Amino acid sequence: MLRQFLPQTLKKLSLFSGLGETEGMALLRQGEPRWYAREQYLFRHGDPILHFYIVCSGAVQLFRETPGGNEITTDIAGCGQALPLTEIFKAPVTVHEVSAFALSDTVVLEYPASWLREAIRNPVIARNVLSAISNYAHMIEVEAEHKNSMTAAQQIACFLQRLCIIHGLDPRGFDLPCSKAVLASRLGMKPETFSRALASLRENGIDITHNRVAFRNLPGMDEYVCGHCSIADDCHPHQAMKRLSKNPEYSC
Amino acid sequence: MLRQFLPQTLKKLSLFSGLGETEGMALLRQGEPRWYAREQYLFRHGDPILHFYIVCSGAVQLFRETPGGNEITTDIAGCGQALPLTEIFKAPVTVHEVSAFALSDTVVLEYPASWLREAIRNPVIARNVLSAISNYAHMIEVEAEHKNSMTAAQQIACFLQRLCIIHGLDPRGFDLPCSKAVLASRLGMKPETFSRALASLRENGIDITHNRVAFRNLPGMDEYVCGHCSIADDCHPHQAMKRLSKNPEYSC
DNA sequence: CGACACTTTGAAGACGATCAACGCCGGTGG
DNA sequence: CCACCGGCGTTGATCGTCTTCAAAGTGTCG
Repeated sequence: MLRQFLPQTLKKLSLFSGLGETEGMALLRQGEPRWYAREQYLFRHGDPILHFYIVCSGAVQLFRETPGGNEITTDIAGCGQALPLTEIFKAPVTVHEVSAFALSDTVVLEYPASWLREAIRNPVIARNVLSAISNYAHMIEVEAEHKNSMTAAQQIACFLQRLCIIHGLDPRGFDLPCSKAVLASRLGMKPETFSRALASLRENGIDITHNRVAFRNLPGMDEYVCGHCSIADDCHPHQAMKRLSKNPEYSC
Repeated sequence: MLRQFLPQTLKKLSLFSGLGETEGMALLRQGEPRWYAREQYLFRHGDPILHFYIVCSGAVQLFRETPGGNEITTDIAGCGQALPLTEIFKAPVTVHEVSAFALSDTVVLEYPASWLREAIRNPVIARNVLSAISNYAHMIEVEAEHKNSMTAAQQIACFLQRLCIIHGLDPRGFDLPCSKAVLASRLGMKPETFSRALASLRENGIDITHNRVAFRNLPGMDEYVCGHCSIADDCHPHQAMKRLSKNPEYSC
């Protein structure tokens, strides 16, 4: 039964936080569970915007295709993430501009688009949705800035570091959520560039082999912690970032 | 009296749309009018987030400064725009990550940050705020994509075209809202790059001299209109865009 | 084993960044 | 009134990084 995913989804879901567990579960149960096989589309560029989804398990790639054939991934959504965040409230537009694609077998809860528009009558939910979109917008802003000021290797390091933090992964060894090609597209670079950057990362304490990432080199782990990200500051990821930047400054 | 700006601000303000004029004016009147001289800061990176602003006249530059001394402009807010959109609802963070700077003498309405958090109890306002943030997030996404797929000249053309559309300016001649250096930073490029791109733009029907922009070359203006942007498709801006792209495709 | 997708590597090219110099203009002060 | 200065914009030469095109390597699955 697909509903088995609900409790763990609720834990990771910021959208219903502050509502209490019973109310949160009740809202989750209003969603229609759907199962998508790997490589299936949830929706495609050009489809009318009909639904709102919460990912329960698996991973969904959101990407935008340009007329020129370029394809850039805007987000990789895992358990607890809602989508499509940026489209569901876009003013008069009623058509998807991004496509959503299951990177692995995926379970989602599906709500009618109108459901969310009603749900924000609850001020707590409205705040949560606003928070989610704001955080997302902020992330894109920062990444756009990084594209202007960091090398490919630095961007990858930064992204992996964040991945670790957000999903609570072990920096000493964790698996990438998707292929390197998708990751490259997520960071707005070509697969070749990504691949080449791996050498530089390896020299600086970040090993990536197959789908496994490991931040090496850990003199004083867990000693002092950077305010931003609750990862030891003088340890793996931060150290690697510092080594990667010529000037000792970097933005986290 | 600064309140003279209210009616024209309301017209351009999407935040209170759908409320009726009397209610909209009432909400505007709850804001405290403030006047900032050119080159003054509304707030700076690191300040606590205390207020929410609606721009009535003038222009406000929002920018982010990196530790490395890089400075990239995230937005240039004119009449009717609200700020800081992406920060005011950011989860537990209480400190500005961007600075706001008056590019010219500017009048704004100032609200306590808590005011907005209350205001979204009104579902109409909540929707409007969500719309505004969504649209903004979408814009950044598209621009990030452009940075990967377009040359400097194309990005500038695209930006100018949008400027025209959004603010209802005359493509045959309008003034830039700020200096070229700020514009360059807004597009994430160096002033030199911007300057060099002007030559290419001029060859393709976009003249920029001093602060004045003119889209030249207009065979069938006002004839057929592109769905996206209600500007004649085979006329100035679009034509220029097409000429600038090697492959005849471009994303608007 | 062979087909295929994914990844890596190499060599060439394009583009923007950087550093430096110059022109233009408005403002200040003698 | 003119000389000087500083901000801004332009132009040139060079450099570094990413992209592109091409080819070879690696892994998986039938």
